[in-house]
Formats: sequence, structure tokens, C-alpha cells
Amino acid sequence: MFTSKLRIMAEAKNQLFDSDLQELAQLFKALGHPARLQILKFLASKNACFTGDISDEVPLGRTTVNQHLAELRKAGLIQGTVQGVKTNYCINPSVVKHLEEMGKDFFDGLSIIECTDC
Amino acid sequence: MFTSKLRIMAEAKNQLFDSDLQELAQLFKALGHPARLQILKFLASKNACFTGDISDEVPLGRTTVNQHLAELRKAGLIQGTVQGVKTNYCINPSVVKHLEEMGKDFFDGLSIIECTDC
DNA sequence: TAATTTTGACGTAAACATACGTCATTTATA
DNA sequence: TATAAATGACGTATGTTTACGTCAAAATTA
Repeated sequence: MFTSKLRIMAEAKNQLFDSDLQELAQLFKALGHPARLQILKFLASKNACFTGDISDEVPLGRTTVNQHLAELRKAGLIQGTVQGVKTNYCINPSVVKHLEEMGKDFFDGLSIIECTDC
Repeated sequence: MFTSKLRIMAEAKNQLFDSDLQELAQLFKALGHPARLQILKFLASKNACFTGDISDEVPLGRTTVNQHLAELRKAGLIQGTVQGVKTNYCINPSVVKHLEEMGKDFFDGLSIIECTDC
């Protein structure tokens, strides 16, 4: 099909990298827009799934917000289930936790020392 | 000037967001490519600045790697100083630490609970 | 049942990112 | 001093992201 071929082409170079790095980069990328961070924050602030239109909470148009929601969904960070005419959105705790751990491991693994010669 | 005007236009919508979210998103975005994660890892693995061509360490062409280096530099995560014909690259520990802390705060602030109704 | 609400799907313009080739410059080295 | 090495600057093709408008379908509500 059309899109899958494009996807393969787009990610062809990514295949050259360690799969852990690929996965982590993809998750970081999903966090790489303030709207998406705000959406995650908002969803987490509810003590349940949020039912309704999240674009009321984000300073962007509804369709744009929907696109960011789709992005977060694609990354696995949130779930969205239809319930009647409304849609339930909530955070996917396991994926967020996984990201948190991978991120922590990444930074711990860096073991950065102050550089003296530059 | 030309580029700055474009930049302002491009980031116009970002201005609508909380500045903390903007900053964090920008840093996460810089981490959103496996090549950049690998570069950070590699630079951290040296116990000093690395002098020379990092493209030997990353499965991409030299100019592409240079572009990723510029990206990391723009985000403040690394420094690069010219030394004769070679260039010294090293991690900017304070910015990495700052990112680490902002990231931690973000995730801690989420206080995610398992959702029962979806 | 007709109107309204809610939402995803689709299209699209503009900006950005990715990957790389080529060129110019700067500094060592033969 | 000529040659080679290292690197940034620039150009460019292709693909992706962002932002939003419009449409259509599904489900309420009047």
C-alpha cells in the first residue's frame, strides 16, 4: 500500500540504529511538542478518563489537537476509546512508566563528567 | 532578516504555551532522533572532549552527522570548539542535568493512576 | 424524524527535518 | 610551498510535521 511504503522509506535509516535508541527517540519525539506535553499533563490531572473535547484545554484548533492526540496514541502514550458520541481519553500508564525508565537509564548511562579541556 | 522572520512565524503558536512546556518540548525534540541519542551516548563515553569526526561513530554521512551535531548544539546539549583543524565536541553537563531535572519533574507531576473506566 | 453535537477522516498549504553531495576554507604535513 | 585532511557552509531533493478547514458519519436531543 501507499502509506506503508512511505513509512518504510522514512524509517529506513532509523533501522541502522540500536533498537533501544530507536524506541527511546520515538518516545522523546512524541514529547517534542508543548501541545502534547500539555495534553499529557491535562489527562494526568484528571483522576479518570477524560470524556470530551480536549481542544478546549489547548490553545489550538480542534483538528490540530486531534492530530496531536493521534500522535500520542501512535506512540502508545495515551488510549482513546469511543463511548457513544464522545471519546474517552486516558494516559497509558505502563508506556509512560516505560518511557520514564528508559529515559532514566539513558541519562544514568551517560555518567557525564565536567570537561576541562574546552 | 529572512530566517529570523521565518523562525518567529514558525514558533508563533508555541508562544501560546507555558514557557516551561516550551523549553522541555524543545529539549525532548532534540532527543527525538536515534542519531542524536547515539551522539550523546558516545560523547559521554569519552572521559574528555572528543576531537575529530563523530561521523565515524554513527551510521550516517558526515554532513548529516554534522547537522545533528548542530541540532544538539542549538538545544545547548553539546558544545563544539575549534582546535586547529579539528573540532572538540563535548556534552554540556549543566544543560543535560537541567533537562534531566525538568523531565523528572514533568513525570513526577503527572501522578498517573490506573484508569478503570476504559 | 429533524436538528444538533461530537468526532474522525481527508485534503492542503506552509514550514521543518533528514540525508547527502559539493565547495571553500583552514590547518597540518610532506 | 604544494598536497592532503578536517570541517563548516551551502544547496537541494524528499519526506514529515504542524495547523487548520471542510466534510461525513454516528449518536443524542428536541
